[in-house]
Amino acid sequence: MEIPSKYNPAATEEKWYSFWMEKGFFKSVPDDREPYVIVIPPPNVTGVLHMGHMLNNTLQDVLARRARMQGKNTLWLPGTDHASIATEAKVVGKLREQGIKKSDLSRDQFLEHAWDWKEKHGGIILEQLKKLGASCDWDRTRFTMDEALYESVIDVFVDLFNKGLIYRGVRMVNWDPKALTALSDEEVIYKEVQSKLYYLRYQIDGTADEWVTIATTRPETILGDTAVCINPNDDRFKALRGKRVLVPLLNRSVPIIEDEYVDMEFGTGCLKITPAHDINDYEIGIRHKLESIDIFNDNGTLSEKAELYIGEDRFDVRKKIVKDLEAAGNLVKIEDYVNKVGFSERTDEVIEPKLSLQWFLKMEEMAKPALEVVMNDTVQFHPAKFKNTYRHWMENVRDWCISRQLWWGQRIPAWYLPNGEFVVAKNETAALQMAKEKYNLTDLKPEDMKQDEDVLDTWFSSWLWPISVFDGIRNPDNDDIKYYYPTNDLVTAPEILFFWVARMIMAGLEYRNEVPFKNVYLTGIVRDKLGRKMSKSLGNSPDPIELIEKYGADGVRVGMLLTSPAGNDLPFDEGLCEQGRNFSNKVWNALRLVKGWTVDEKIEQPDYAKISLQWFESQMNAAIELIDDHFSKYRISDALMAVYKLVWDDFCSWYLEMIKPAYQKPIDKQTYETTVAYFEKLMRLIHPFMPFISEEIWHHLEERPAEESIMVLEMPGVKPFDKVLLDRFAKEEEVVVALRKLRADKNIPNKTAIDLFIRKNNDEKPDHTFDPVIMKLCNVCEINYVKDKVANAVSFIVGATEFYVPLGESIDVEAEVAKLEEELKYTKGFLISVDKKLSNERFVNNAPADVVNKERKKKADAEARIGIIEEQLAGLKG
RNA sequence: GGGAGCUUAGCUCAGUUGGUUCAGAGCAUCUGCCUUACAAGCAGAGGGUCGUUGGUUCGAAUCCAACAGUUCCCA
Repeated sequence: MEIPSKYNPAATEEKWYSFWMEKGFFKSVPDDREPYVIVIPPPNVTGVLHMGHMLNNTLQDVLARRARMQGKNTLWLPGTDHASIATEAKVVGKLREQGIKKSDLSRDQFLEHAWDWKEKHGGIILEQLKKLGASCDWDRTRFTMDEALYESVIDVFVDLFNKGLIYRGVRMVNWDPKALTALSDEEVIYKEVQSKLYYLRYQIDGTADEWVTIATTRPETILGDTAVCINPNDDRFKALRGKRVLVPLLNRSVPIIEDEYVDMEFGTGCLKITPAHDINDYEIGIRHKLESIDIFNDNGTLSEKAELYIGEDRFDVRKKIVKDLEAAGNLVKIEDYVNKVGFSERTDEVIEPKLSLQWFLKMEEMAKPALEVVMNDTVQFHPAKFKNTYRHWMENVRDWCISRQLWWGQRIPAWYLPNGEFVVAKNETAALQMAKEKYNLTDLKPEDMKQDEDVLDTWFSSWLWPISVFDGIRNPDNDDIKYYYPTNDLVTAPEILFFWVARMIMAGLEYRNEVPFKNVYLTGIVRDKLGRKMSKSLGNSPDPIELIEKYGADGVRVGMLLTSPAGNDLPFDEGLCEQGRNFSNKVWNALRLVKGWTVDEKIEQPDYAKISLQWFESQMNAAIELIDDHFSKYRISDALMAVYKLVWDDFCSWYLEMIKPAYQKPIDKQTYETTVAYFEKLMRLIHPFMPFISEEIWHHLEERPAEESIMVLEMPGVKPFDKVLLDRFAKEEEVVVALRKLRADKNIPNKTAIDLFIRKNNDEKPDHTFDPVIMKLCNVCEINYVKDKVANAVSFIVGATEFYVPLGESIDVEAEVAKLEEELKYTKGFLISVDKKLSNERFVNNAPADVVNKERKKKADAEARIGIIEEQLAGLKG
């Protein structure tokens, strides 16, 4: 079969992916084997594949494919989440383009549009993941709004409500006046903004011309002021105690209160208090039992409670009120000021802290065990440094606002009754029943009840993901959940450690009494060369699909993995994918070399081949040991690098050169077959990283039945290996490198054969192990072991062994002397430092014996080497 | 403002319990090669006061302290 000289990924990838799918290799059903499970962090349905997904899913695929080859019943379960805010925004936007307003539609009509949109766009990312080679069990694809998952969310809500963990309350929430919904703290992005600090003076009630000055960045909120606050320790304001001031423009009289919260250094040391519109003021308001005046409507305009500027937008009012305050004589001065302002992650609208009636989940009780299992490593974080951040958050956790004023999502199962009460139940029928019983409303009809309009936070469905994908909430004893839960590894970003990972752990403990996964691998953020996070809005992200077309899926996978140790950001560079592609090509060409040989069964195996096979076998097993160790510590990039070096350096650069027959000469059968077997083993090692090319090469290496695949073979495990042989080879490498350098320095072409004389010192015996290899690689005619040094030859020293290569022409004595003298100088310096250590009594007495012995050996070696060099110098100068 | 982390070669990073060839890897760079598998390549080489200062120790990239720079989290 003709093998093309350049590897062409596109055709290969398509072919093998459909083959794997056809054979059902990605599928999993419970059986007797040990399970290995990953649930995908569900990408949201509004998204398209970006580099972050590429990294994240490549890692998951590596883990899944390796586990599968280790004989585990492997399930990588894919799916998407419904992303209420983002999706609803998209759907609203699309409807707007068609001239339809959300308010024109009924809830059901709107949801129909939303489902349409989801059907059309919701699977894009999953389809793109197939191009990457993702070995997900696609038959098990889940969506957070699937019936089973929807019901699970409702069941959990009802259950937690009944346990008293969910409550309804007025709280200060992050209000998005554009999306008209509350947001969780995590959905608010704080940005530094150039703004102004306004100094306003309030007249003291009952005085003609006494004033107090406060500083604020939000002058429009004075309309909601219900107090002015000073620090009780602040002597400047002693006189104000117990007095009242008049709110400018309104002339409402409010008290002066004292609270240590006030920073005496900031502004004037005097703070206006608006409990309805600032979280800190809100807490002060509670402490001092102040009234709250909510001056804003939901859309950010001023309400009737504000008394002035009713119906006008908050930012317009800010401009106006400053003028009016100035006119009224209340404005003292304006300073430039930089402060942090919260923006909505989704709409980029300035967040309005707002008092509002929302549903909350109590966190304190759930957080404790969830913190415990991470601190005691029941759930292991990789890297472990994230345990700190996790602990900090869990120890300061606040109740979780789970309601959202949206339609796309699980609707809150609470029904309001005519009597002002409400019931929480799984569905309308149950609610009706409950209402009748609880409140003795025997005639109550379904239409008398009104279900809560709001839906639940998307995270309130994703926190159940590892359970609900197996229907473990509704059917806690079904075969899937019993077999697959808890899952093994979760691969995700540190950014969502709290609002996803932490909450999944809580849900797992609550509903399965068991953690949802054993390991959490935290990836870094993919950044561009300037260190900016890659994002669609910046347009600095390459199109992953184009990258795959350019470098091959295997190349891109390698590129993503090479420089991304866990938890570290990945400064993305296309060069990385290029390196991956080059690696593909390297392996490809190794195949072409091996398959290009003709086998002659009659020739005997040469000595150089015999020893080369032994060496590579040991080298490969040493590498496997290292790779296993890296995987056990979730050092995936290190594991890849170990495979990369084994293939490129050890196999291609050393081994194949060592056994390669002369040009157009045949190879013996035994060497050929062993080499193919090694190659095959290498492909299995590389398969988790480069699934496509490994499969392609595996099929080229030998005739295989059509239905066989490398992806279901056994991953090579470590076998005992000859460490002494590896050490000897390391010495041999040094000799080969020295000889190559010597040829380069002296301009001796490879074609010219040379002779090599070796002189052992310190009573060392000649070691012939790799002589045949040295002769082959360096085109050496003869190797002679000698007792005396060789005249008229260039020389080098490895360890305590001298090597001589006689040259036909006379050698450059001066250059040789210079080279030796430099080496002598270095070795003498080294000896001095060792001597210094050994003459230090405290070192000799305190250091462990083996450390001291090692120093002594260093000393002896250095002294011997100095002797050799000096002898050589004497001979040259002779 | 409170907390956590990071700083090792031009770049991205390893470096476990303080002690071997502890100062490493990959990429990049430089030099020489189109040597019949591979120029997407081969062979060779150079490159770091381990952020700074001090301390503990016989011995510090490693432990401690302060400082500088930087990143993240919380407010």
